[in-house]
Amino acid sequence: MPELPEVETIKRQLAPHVTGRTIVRVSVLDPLLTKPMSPRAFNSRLAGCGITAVSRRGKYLRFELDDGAMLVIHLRMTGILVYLEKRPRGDLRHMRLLLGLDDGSWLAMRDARRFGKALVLESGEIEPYWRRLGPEPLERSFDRRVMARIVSGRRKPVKSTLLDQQLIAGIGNIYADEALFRAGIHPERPAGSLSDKEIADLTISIKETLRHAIRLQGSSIDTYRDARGSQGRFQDTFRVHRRAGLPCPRCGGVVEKIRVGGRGTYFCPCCQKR
DNA sequence: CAAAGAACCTGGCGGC
DNA sequence: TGCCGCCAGGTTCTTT
Repeated sequence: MPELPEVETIKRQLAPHVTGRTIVRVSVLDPLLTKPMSPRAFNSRLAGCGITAVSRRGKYLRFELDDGAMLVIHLRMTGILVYLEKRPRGDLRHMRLLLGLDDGSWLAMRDARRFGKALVLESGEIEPYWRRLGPEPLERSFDRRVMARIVSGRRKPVKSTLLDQQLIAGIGNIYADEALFRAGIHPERPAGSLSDKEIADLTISIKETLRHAIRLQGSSIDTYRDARGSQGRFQDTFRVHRRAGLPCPRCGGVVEKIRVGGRGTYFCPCCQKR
């Protein structure tokens, strides 16, 4: 669910509220969330920690702590993280984590499918942990040269390449489909077969698609909500994703759905030739 | 080493 | 209404 634009939206909304606050209450309602760390150990490790900054890397949300450690949250498919002025009451369905802050506000994470993860990285673990991820596509340094290195020699489909977090961080199923459409590239093209022109177009398309989605606060297909509990609006501008059988906005042809690397994949067979 | 596939979970939807 | 299979924004482990 939450890909780069959704996590970036949540980060921006959270930052002004939680930066400088101290975590005073920790409640893990599902041990799977912190596994292999026990809820008890997670609780005692975090209680009393001050939050010095909120940041994002790929699809991960990160809270930098005043003792040099880092709280990391990944929402996976159905995770929702909201900021609340007061402790949530009433419906705790799917609630997995509650963090109480020193001004009486709370962070509440729900996750119907229980894929989400929360973990604490000690100072020495931080750098190696993020090293596994590929570059951030919205960084200035992410250019056609970097993209060329990512696709070169790879035989797997270009779409699967875009989804590989070790190669590029933050792109998920929605934005892979949309960026490939924008660039006019068929999702099953072997990554290594792209021309220099296609690599340049794809680089630009990725950046534009992600920036546009951030402007619209991400995509809400089903469960996604931002930190205020609101839906994103980028789903209203999908060109191909989830639009099988509907007309392509560019050529009027019919959008098709296929399976690539096990993921539902949408494209226009007319605008994205093999 | 790269790539494909299964596993991890739950809920919603269409079909019968 | 009930049951069954299929599908879903992601990552990771196993197998080929």
